[in-house]
Amino acid sequence: MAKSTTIHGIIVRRHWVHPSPFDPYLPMRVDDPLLQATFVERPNRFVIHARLAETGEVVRAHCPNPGRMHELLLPGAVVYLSRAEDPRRRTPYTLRFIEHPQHGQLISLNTQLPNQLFAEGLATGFFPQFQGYSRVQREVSVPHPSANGVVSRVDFRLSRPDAPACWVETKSVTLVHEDGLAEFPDAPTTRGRRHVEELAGLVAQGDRACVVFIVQRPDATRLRANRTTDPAFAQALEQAVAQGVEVYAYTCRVTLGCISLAGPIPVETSGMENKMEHG
DNA sequence: ATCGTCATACAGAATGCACG
DNA sequence: CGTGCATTCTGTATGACGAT
Repeated sequence: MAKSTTIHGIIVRRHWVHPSPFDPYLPMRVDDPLLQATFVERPNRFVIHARLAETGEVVRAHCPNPGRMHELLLPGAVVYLSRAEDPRRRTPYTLRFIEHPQHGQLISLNTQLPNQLFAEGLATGFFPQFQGYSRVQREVSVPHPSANGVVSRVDFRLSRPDAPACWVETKSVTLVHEDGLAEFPDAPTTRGRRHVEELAGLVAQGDRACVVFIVQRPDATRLRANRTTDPAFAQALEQAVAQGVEVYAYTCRVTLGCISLAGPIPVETSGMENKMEHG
């Protein structure tokens, strides 16, 4: 445990920087040295090949984002890799950032970062709607309401003695259109659909449940479900909202050295008021 | 009895592809 | 068009084990 501390039950890694009164937002420092490279190809969803700027060598890198990212992963796109520390890994590098092919905006690609950003936001009181919970559990297993024996995990369960539990599922978003519209998902996700159905089931049990979309770039002005790519997810989300699941979305500030939660953006759900707008 | 460390197992991460 | 399989890595839980 020498490498981490605990705040409200949340393990906070040492490289996280806690906000001071001078920090208007929550910075998550990227300490690893980054290497600039250009994207070459993606042989499978977990691996990319990229050409290091410094040496011209083409290297294998782990892709920590299984989404399609068609509009980003164009040959020649500037990417930033970190060197893997674990010598057993088959990929000696990890893809961390990509520059937008058109306007150069830096985009963070690690789908696990939103979970960490949310955890730190919780621990430091960034979210007014999630304050007052004394206990935080992560990756809590729940049975799917309409499936035999299928169990999945919800990212966070917040609780306190005198109130219903609050379940939170975070979702990583990287797809943002030129007009600022962010869409989730970038590829059909039956798992994501199952998650929102489960959240609706938890609301039916009397608990509170929320989806928190974290857009890992600053240029989104609003978010909605990607009806074109995944109509089933879009419908499941609509229904979940109708059943009382709360939906929130946040953008991030992204630099090569620091990723931080920026601010909330509205979530558009057709024909229904998002709970967030109530208060 | 409790704790830390370690190994292991498992689900999950915004899939993609071959195959029938 | 659905099914099944393969791809790489990580966070968490769990249990064994030895030390305290």
